[in-house]
Amino acid sequence: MKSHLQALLAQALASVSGELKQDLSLPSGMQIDAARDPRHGDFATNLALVIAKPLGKPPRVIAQMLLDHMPASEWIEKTELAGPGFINFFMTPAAFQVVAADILREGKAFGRSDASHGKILVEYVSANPTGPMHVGHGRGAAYGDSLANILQACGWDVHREYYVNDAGRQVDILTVSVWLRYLQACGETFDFPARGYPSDYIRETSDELKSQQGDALRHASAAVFDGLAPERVAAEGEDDAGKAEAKNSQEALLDGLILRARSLLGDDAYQQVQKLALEKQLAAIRSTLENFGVRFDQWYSERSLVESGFARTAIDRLREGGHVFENDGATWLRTSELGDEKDRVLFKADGAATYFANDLAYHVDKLDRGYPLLLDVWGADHHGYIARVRAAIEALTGRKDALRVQLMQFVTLSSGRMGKRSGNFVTLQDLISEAGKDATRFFYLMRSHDQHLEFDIELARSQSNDNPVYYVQYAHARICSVFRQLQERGQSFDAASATSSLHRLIEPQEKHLLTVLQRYAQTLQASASQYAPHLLAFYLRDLADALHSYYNAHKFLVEDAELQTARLALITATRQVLVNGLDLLGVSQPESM
RNA sequence: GCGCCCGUAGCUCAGCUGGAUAGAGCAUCGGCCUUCUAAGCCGAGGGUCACAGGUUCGAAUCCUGUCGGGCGCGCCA
Repeated sequence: MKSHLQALLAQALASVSGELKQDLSLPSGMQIDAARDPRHGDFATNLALVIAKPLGKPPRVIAQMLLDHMPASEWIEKTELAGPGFINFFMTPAAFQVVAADILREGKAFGRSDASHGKILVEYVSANPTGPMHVGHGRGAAYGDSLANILQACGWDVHREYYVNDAGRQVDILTVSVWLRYLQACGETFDFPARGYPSDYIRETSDELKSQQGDALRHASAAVFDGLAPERVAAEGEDDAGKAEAKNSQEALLDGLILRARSLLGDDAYQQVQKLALEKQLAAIRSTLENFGVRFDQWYSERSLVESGFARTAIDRLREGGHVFENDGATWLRTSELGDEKDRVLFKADGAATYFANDLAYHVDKLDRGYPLLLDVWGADHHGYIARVRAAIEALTGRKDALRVQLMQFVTLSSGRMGKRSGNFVTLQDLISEAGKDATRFFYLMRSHDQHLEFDIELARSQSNDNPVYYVQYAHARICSVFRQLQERGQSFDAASATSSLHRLIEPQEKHLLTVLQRYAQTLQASASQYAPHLLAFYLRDLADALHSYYNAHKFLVEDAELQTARLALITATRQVLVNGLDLLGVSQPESM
């Protein structure tokens, strides 16, 4: 409908430019918006206001000229000049009714775009496989998965990827933590290091290790800790320097234990423990994501990147480009020349690659695999990291715009009592188990990703009707219920022949519902282009609202056969759009509730 | 100190590529079930869009500054 109006305005503008002997085209700042106030008609445009200044004429004068040259249209009931120079359009009922026919005809395809935007690689979650996912990861998962769906629906060739950080020191810490727990299970006694991973999920793995290996990997605790400096715990109220020193002593102990584990166990056994630990953590993550309806085309292993030698190869390419230099025994990338605030280390003085070096190679690999556009979903705490990755990509490709990063702002837990101490309800899996996949996903998606999110645990736990997902799902269930009634009455509905009855849809609630349905395609487009799934979530709530109001105001199963057909066509169309939209958000559509 | 995000109703949040009288849910108050599911509908009250300037026909939206909150500034990942 908007494009129709736009075409009419373009024609009118062409006539006006002829009259003024000026070459005019529709300016980019022009908008055609649905009017908020029904007294302003159905749509309004600011065209005259936008072009008034360059023309040096009052907006109202321009608007009147445009109105005088506006071609007639069967969809326009009347137009009017309003306010400072708006042009208001009042549409005929037929202009709204056609959307119902469009939806019935296109079905699942309605709202999707057959445009071809090309390939895009969306990376999201990528949580470290060193522990269970928490509510913060859940936000990135819901966002990334839904956004990928939306981009796909809008004509992007989407590849979904999870970067598995299965290399580096944190994995060694995980390995050592499991081994130490195993030793305790064997009967060794010692204080567990403060900065190891002490939680229950480690014990599960160490128990499995014990049942697999018995005492085969056991070493006396005296030998394990022999010669290692004991760690120090910061005292209450100690100053920052003291705390830092305590932390350093704890990290040093871990490093010592990693070396000790390697030497006591030998490489093979150490790798065996590590493999088990990683597999267990990754399996837990996969299972949680599966329960959350989140899928990936590929799980990309950092370790494979290192072992294949590509991590080095990628850096060599940068070196050839002259972006790499040596200093203080370390190898650096000159990112400061490409927008970063300072240069970054690629290889530490001990020769080990930094996380950045591998991550950089990973991004190079993504580009090499033929994805011109990389969309990364990161936690907001990584914002300082964007400049260096982008700088590195630019150094290699000359392109600044290949990487787009969407930052997820923090999730905080509300309802006061949910402190760290009561932490039996902070993992994503617990949340899904208690609140359900649908409610959890919708809850995340009801907020803009660049807004801090306060997660009301009590609300989610209670499965209360306050959760807006039920409101939307209920609209779907209600429509299904109407058709069950229809069947019980021995009647049927034929969508194909319903189109000719649509002229009967003249009630205010019907017009409103049609208006909302008509907005779906553009909402989907905006959701994709702004990387903003929440727009779709809000839209679906509006659609459900329009349906519920309609439901309460009018009966659908009525004596008048043609009217009944028209109304059933309208709610069938509504159900279709609910299904299409909820599918993209990964929320199910129950037929009864 | 520097950088990024944010500040909208009692609470949680939309609206932010500038448009007409700033919206929703929850909470509060008042109505609606002998008729397709009341997980619903209809209505009422509730605002200095943090504050101060600026840009212009027009600012919650753009610019500058101030205040307040979060996060980041490793040869960590």
